[in-house]
Amino acid sequence: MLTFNGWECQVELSDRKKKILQYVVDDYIETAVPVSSKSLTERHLQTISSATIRNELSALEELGYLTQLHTSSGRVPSAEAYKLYVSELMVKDKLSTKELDYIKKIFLEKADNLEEVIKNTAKVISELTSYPSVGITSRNGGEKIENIKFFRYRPDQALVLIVTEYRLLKDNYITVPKEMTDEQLSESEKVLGNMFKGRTFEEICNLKPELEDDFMGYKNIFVNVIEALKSYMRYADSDVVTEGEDKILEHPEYADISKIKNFLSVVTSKDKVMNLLTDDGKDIKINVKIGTDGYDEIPKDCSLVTATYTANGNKLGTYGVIGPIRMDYQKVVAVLENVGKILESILSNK
Amino acid sequence: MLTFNGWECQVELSDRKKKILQYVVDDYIETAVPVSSKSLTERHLQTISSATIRNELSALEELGYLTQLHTSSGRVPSAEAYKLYVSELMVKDKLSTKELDYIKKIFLEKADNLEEVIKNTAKVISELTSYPSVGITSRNGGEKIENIKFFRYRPDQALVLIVTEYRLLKDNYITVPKEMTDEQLSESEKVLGNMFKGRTFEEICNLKPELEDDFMGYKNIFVNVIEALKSYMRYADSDVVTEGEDKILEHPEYADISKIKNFLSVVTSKDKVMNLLTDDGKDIKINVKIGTDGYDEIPKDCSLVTATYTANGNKLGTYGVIGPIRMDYQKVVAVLENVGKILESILSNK
DNA sequence: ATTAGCACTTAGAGGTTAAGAGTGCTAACA
DNA sequence: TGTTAGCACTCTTAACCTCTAAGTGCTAAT
Repeated sequence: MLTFNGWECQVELSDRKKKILQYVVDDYIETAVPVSSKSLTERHLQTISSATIRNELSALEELGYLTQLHTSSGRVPSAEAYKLYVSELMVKDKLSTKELDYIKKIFLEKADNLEEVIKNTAKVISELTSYPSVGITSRNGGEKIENIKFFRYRPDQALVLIVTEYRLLKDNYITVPKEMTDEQLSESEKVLGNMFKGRTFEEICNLKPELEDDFMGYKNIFVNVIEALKSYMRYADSDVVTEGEDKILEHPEYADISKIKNFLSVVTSKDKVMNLLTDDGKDIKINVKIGTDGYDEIPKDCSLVTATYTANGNKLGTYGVIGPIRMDYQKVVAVLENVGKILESILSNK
Repeated sequence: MLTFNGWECQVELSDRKKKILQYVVDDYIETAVPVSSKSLTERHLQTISSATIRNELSALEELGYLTQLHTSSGRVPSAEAYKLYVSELMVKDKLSTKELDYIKKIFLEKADNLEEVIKNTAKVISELTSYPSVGITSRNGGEKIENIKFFRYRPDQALVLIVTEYRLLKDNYITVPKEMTDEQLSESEKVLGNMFKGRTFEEICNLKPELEDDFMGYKNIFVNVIEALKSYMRYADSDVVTEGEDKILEHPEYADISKIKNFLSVVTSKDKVMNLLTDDGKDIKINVKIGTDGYDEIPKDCSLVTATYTANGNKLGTYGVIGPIRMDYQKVVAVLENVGKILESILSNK
């Protein structure tokens, strides 16, 4: 279910060490203050002494799960510790009925058109987690086309409307020869409609004009439409959504302007957000990436939790939350899972 | 040409005072450091002594144009000073040919559809000024409708496409009775098309169904379309664009997290941005609002410079730059004016 | 294996000082 | 009367010191 960049970190820790590590991460996520042996005994482990815990902490540090800012400070979890926490230690959170009702309300209110749904998704995620959220709708080739329509709004320009199994696309344009009559255009619409119906984007983009013999003289229109579709598949810029960028400032690790700058420069750049969300693996449901390991776009000391939503095997989109490594993973994973369920049910019914 | 919230501030300042005030604002905008009498003599006024300038500065402070942070600091311009600066003192800036070419290039590259133009406008403004930019496209009632089309993409849902003299609107939806045939729908399209053609949004929204007798039985569709149009006129949320939010961090006055927070909470809220940009006066070309006087949405110590672009008397949109009071007004005004010229020429040709 | 006790380390808060920048004022000057 | 040199005064800022509180590591006893 949960994977980290492909590889699972194998661990051999005593149950007590795991428990202690869990408490350290829990507490650190909650308080943002390095966790001391004393606070652990007081809050969670009254039966053992702080000295014992100190030994364990020391061992966990040796193993690379904890670090100290200086010799006399408490311990802070390392990136490794967070990974282990999310995959094994963390107790799964449940959303309150209030929160669930909120999600349902928002989605049922405005499920009319896809733009609204996309925006709402990002908004809901950001609201509930109190982290900035990012999202893209996928333009994957597996979606089947149901219908296609041209709307000529200027003598030489037409809007291409495409209905697929999940959505209505209305941002593609083609040039139309000025001398073409409206009748000819609507005939070409029919010809291409028949050709495209039931086929996926991928299949259509790979059609060889020379192999098809039923163009009825509308080959130039066909070529233009294919061009439009190809460029639609290439650029997904317009489908990038970000919400709640300002929420990052509420977290104490962003007390430093240069960090905020760094962070915002990623989140406000559609290109970078897109890169972040598109290189996801295939069938991964929830995915946790931590800034330290090789993701250029994620600022160091940042963490990205994403969920990919599918309907009938087609990737519909990827949404996620980006924030400090010290992130409330319990909440974030719970929100993403629940939003995912509702989103998938809405989109599958279309 | 330049107005401040309606009223001009009348001033009686000696030429020398004006010159000195101009230098103070110039220098403060450039350096962000309180301006001292010594630096003024050295940089601009070698012929008079610093003591003389001190007297003048003292007088300007008395008049409310300058303030001191503490007894032994240099002077900082007041909001009044900035207003005077923009309206009278400031030397108008010219953009370099490089910058002008950049603007032209961006707009000519992708002038296909309005969404692109809107985004590009905000982007160009933000890039060239290095402040965050905000923009809305106006939904004013004076625009004439040229054509209307329905596209039924689900049995009970249709997309309403509207061509106006300036743009193509494609974000309105109506419900269609399931039992209505496609032929009936396209007939209703023709009927309504004839009714709407040449009329403005305003006129159409005020049409009384009972006064028209040529509905040919499509009154329910008519009512739905009117509803869609009205709600389109009401909510302009989706047309709000912001770009370069992160640029605010480059300015030293935003060294304080709480200020950034305050600022971002405005700029990331579409509602607030819309409010900011819609209460503009009627025929104002370039407009400067300074946070201190009664604009709730503008954070104190912020300044908003906007330009409203029109074509044939119709307000097409308002774009602007939001930043610290200590803003490079010369650059900002120059950029807004130039972008405006190009934008208006593009949109008028449509 | 656990734990009490203690020495050791470090960050951070508070206080003091000295330097530097800038003003306001006064008295002299053109 | 407007300008200017000179000087006392004010205020900020950085540097330095000191002290405290928090937390650890280690040792020796249980």
